[in-house]
Order: sequence, then structure tokens, then C-alpha cells
Amino acid sequence: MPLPPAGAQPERALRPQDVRLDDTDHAILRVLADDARISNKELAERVGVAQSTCLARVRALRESGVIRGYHADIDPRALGHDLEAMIAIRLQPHARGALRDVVATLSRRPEVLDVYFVAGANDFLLHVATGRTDELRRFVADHLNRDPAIAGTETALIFEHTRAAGRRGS
Amino acid sequence: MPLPPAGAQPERALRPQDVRLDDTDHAILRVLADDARISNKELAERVGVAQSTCLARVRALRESGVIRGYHADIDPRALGHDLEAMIAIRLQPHARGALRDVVATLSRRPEVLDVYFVAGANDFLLHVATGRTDELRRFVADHLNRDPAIAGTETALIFEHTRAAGRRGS
DNA sequence: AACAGAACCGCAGAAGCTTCGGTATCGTGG
DNA sequence: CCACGATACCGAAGCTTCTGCGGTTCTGTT
Repeated sequence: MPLPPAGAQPERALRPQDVRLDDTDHAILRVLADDARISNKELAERVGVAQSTCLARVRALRESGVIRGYHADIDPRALGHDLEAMIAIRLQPHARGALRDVVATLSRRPEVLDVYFVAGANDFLLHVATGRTDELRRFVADHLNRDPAIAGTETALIFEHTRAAGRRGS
Repeated sequence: MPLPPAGAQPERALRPQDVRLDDTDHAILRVLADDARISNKELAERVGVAQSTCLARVRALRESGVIRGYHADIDPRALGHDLEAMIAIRLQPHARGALRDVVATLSRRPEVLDVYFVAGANDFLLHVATGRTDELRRFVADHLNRDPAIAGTETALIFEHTRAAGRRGS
């Protein structure tokens, strides 16, 4: 993968789907997807390139947007969030234009983990985590049912959530 | 948070929901959730403790299971996965006992990103990413519809997926 | 075969990591 | 009220890693 020009970052010169990745890039991504805190030295050894080369590759992947970020995976239970749920939400037909605003507001709530905009009967899904059932009920009542743009919701409790193979570098 | 005894790791002495976290721990988690590749030195400065203390805290959080891992967030489009979907799956009533096996097999597929076990009409949700619509159709046909344990599926294409506030450290 | 451009490597100064001994704080029991 | 142990914190220092740079190799073109 070519390094970006030395001058000011193009920021978005090419979209991630247009970037050409070779085997070394794939190996780097696979390792970092599994352990983002690995040292550059060990990463370089594992993928079989020099440390300096490896560092340049990782930077290029980061700047081109292929790597969107590095995140610690925190157990929600440790934060007092023992309950997770997936909430499917339908908007009022006339309110579709306000979809972005509705979601932006919801995204700022600490209970909300992920937002999925979907096709079909529902407009988007909210992955949320709360302390207990009454807290979840309150979230749905106060922030969803009260909003006139929202036509309906369907809440499904999550018993368990696991990251699968695709998350660990195909 | 107390460090585990020097001897062999208890591995699971206490569950994440029982761990007591103080403000420093919360600050550490907040920073690491946002940028897992930050250096220990800078992390220590941001949360206002010595590097040595910070390192001990992070290790304790990791070993107690509060931090489940560190992962690079890879744009699926860079891997040739331009299409994401959420698939709701119902099992045959008599096949509920085999739920674990069904999911374990599916989890190994590179297309599968997340598995959510849920309550309600559906038994679990699959968050998947594939190259194109025909690849998604093939996945559903070959791995879901063909399985006799699976009673039905509902596929919803994902237009966009964003991480919300709860992912960035309450 | 000569050349240009890109990618890679090793090196070395700079920066960061991690262990260790010492200190402060807190709670308990004499 | 003080001695004591346990706990957590800090600073320092040796060791490791990081990272920019110049030189080299590789690849594809003319």
C-alpha cells in the first residue's frame, strides 16, 4: 500500500474499499484485530517484516481508514450494566427525514452501544446496555416512546453476545 | 483494585460484575475504550497517576476480566465486505438444545461478526458481512436454510453501523 | 541493459516500559 | 494513643522498544 504524500494529510484520498491490500496487510490486520495492544516489534516478527516497515504499514492502514480505531473491549457488567438489549425501531413515515437527528441524539446516551441503520420493516436497531430491567424500561419509555417521530419499538433482551470469527481477522 | 496474588493466576477469582472500580479505573477504561493503543505513559498522565501505578491498574483490569481484550476496528469494506446484514434466526422448537452447536459452527464462518442470543420470537441474531448480495444469499441458503435445526430467518440489510457513546466509556 | 519509483531494511538516538525499594494512608487491635 | 500490618502509590533506573533516516533491493518500463 502506498504511503500518503508527505504533505498535509489528504484525510480521505481514497476510500477503504478502493485500497489495495497485500498479504502482509492482511496479516497485520488479522493480528491487530485480535490484539490491538501488541508491540510493533512483535507484530513485525509475526508478519515477517522489519519493524520500520511494519510501522509504516500500520500507519498507512490507519490513515487510509482501513483501521478505523483501536478499542478496549470492556465487560458491560463491570460498569454496572448487567442487561443488554436489541431494540428495533420504526419511525413515523413523515419523520424519515429526521432520522439522522433522532439517531444522533440517541447515540449520545451512555446506554447506547451500537446503532444499525437497516432496510425493511424497521428503520434502525439500537444495541443498549443498562443496569436493570427498570432502567431499560425507563430508557424505552423516556427516550423512545415519548419521541413523536418514533412509531414503534420492539425490545429483545440479549442473553449473551459473542464476537465471531469475522471479528478476529478473516 | 487489589492485585491478584503473586502465585499462579486465579484466572477467574471474581466475576467482572463483582469487581469494585474507583474513579481512576473508570478513567482508564474510558481512555482505553477510545484508544487502546495509547502508550502507558500518556495514559498515566491523562488519568493522573504514576506510570507504574497505571500499569498495575491496567493489568489488574485485564486479568479480572473487566477488559476483555483490545481490538482494532477494521473497515469491512477494505476486506471486500461491502455488505452487512443482521439476520434474525428461529430454531425448530425441538432443536433448542442444539443451539450452542449451531451457533458454534456459524461463529467460525468468516462472514459472521457478532452473535446475539436473544429472548422473544427469535433465538439469535447474526451480524454478518459479505462481498455482495449474491454472496449473502449464498450464505443464507447454504448455512442457514439448509440446516434442519433452523426454522426460519429474517434478513435485514445494514446501511450503516456506528459505535455510540456507550462504547466510548460511559 | 539502464533507469525510475517504490518498498524494504538496519541502525542508532530518543522514547517508553517495567521492576524495585521506599513512603504515605488506612484500619485494627493492644 | 500508638504500634502494626496491609494496601496502594510514587520515583528512579536499567532495559526494551520505538521510529526517522540513509542506503539497498526489487519491480516494471523504456
